[in-house]
Amino acid sequence: MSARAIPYRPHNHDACVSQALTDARAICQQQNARLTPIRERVLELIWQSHRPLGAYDVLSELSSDGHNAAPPTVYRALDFLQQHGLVHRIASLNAFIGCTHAGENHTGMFLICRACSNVLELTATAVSTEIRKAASGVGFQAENTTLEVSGLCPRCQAEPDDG
Amino acid sequence: MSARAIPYRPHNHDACVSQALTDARAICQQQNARLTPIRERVLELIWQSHRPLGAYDVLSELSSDGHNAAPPTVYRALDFLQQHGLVHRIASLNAFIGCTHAGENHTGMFLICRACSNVLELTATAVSTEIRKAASGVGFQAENTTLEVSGLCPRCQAEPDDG
DNA sequence: CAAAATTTGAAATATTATAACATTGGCAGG
DNA sequence: CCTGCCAATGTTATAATATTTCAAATTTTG
Repeated sequence: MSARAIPYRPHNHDACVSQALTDARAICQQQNARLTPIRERVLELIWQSHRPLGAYDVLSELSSDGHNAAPPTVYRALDFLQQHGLVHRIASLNAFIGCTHAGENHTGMFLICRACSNVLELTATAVSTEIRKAASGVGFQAENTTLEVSGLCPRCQAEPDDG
Repeated sequence: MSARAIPYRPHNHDACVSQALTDARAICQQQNARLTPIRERVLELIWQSHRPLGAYDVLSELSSDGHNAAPPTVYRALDFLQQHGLVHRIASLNAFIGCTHAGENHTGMFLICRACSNVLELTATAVSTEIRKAASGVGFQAENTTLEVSGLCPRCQAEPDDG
């Protein structure tokens, strides 16, 4: 299945980025949403790795671009991208990561490596089902789930000191 | 089972608080940890409702007490309480809530009502099992799980405008 | 083109959290 | 009983994250 665990394996990351941008353009067009230059640039920056990036990290990258942006610029772009399912916010880190299931209907489950910081996003149907079951068992109507698991990725289990 | 869904039902909340404090004293004694007056007071404040409380809310309550505290005082107390399993931090809200399973070995799942803000903590074995399974399926060694579900509690599903 | 709506700029400020160092208070060993 | 240590707390300052507000520019629509 999705068991390739891509972020943890060497890969041509440029391909990830350009794929993400291509997908984003298509999705925004479909949804009649405007992927403006700033928004696209922020998405690209978020995708520069499989590690979550803080809003202020994005901000300083924009500054390096020569773009003299203020925090609201970044937060607005991130809001837009979240709204359209292109990035996720990792609540336990106050940081953002590109969505690897953009366009698909999914509930993200994030595996965050505490050693190398890489994040793998999974869609785990069985997990969602059990969560929904547990919630409705007490009469709770679930709308939104935050599921973030920290631990050690396969790579870092093997070699505990480098990323 | 635990399907009483206490926070959502009228109950004698003073009993919750004094039970929590009693349990906390026992647990700290067992663990040779010092439940100092500040720590106990912070725990009591956190327990004043089943709604999560921000660190700065705790701070201003302490000020009302006449205790002229600074942020580190509160954060230190909260750290201590978390460490000993007496409170949980709700990452999606940057707020803290009393643990209703203190002393028990558990993985919290939090059901957060977006209307009345009450939080129910569940221990859902089936959920934990599936999470663990999904993680190990991609070779990830899970250590810590953040699971927060927002939605509508039973009470607020019935009467959507009051808490 | 003009009006309306969306997007971005800019300044200020709110909110959450930590760093660094000084002080206090209990307690163990001499 | 003192003394030196250690944990806890006090205190000041600051870091990191996020939002409010209003103005200007740009795009879309009629």
